[in-house]
Amino acid sequence: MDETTEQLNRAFAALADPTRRNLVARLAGADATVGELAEPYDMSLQAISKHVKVLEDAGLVTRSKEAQRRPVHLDAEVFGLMTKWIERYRQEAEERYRRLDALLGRMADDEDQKQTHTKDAS
Amino acid sequence: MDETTEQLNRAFAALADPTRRNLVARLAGADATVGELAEPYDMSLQAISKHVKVLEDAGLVTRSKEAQRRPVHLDAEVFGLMTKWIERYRQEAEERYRRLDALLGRMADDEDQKQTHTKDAS
DNA sequence: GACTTTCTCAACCAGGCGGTTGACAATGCC
DNA sequence: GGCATTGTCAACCGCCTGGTTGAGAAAGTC
Repeated sequence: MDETTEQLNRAFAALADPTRRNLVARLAGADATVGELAEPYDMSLQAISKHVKVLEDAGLVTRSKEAQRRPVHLDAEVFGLMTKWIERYRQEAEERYRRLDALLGRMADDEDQKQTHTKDAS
Repeated sequence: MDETTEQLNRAFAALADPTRRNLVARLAGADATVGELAEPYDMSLQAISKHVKVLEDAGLVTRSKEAQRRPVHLDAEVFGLMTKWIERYRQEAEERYRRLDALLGRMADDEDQKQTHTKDAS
């Protein structure tokens, strides 16, 4: 499997968990340590440490390696990959939808015209 | 848990699987039946049927209910939800990055100025 | 009504995931 | 060195997931 594919696998999987999305949301405001991140949750520090590792493996987050107190920092790059993927297909879908809409519009016009003709003939 | 949260859970989880992302990519081009979708994969029809169900539960896909031959159709709406979520935090992260960059820039300028003064004094 | 085609449902299995607890590694401070 | 703080590693557990096979439901065709 190609590298981008695996990166998307990990990134989407990482954001599928609400706790991890919440971590991302908080990290968007400011860097934080695992301890600070863990504080508000009713969950062990180890659990949060694991969540952070998942985000890190997905490339969504980086950490300064000043071990003991290793602040976590949000990294925008992979997010870009994800939106690029999503937007591509969303736009195709919407384009197709617009074309279908236009087609239905034309069919309705034809229908109107038929009725007009009928009316004219009557 | 609120409804949007669960929707994002399901949507991100759905797209975490490469087979499902591939289905989405193909459906962006044209609607298709489960049989047509299953054809290219080395996998049972039932497996694909399950994958489609996951996409459907995530709201990424809808199906005309003319049971037996029930074409699958890509739905753009939830994709919008996802990009909105991602882009919000990506932009915050980039904004923070720019500010940090500017700060580092100013610090470097100060450093230059100090050197200039030293030079002037010498 | 019988048969074909298309798809889903149910049961099962291996493996991964999200959480726990307990031990311990690594740095900072006295 | 000794100790506190901060974080990770390892083993374990229950559950969900992605796949399989086999059976059956639902509509179209003869």
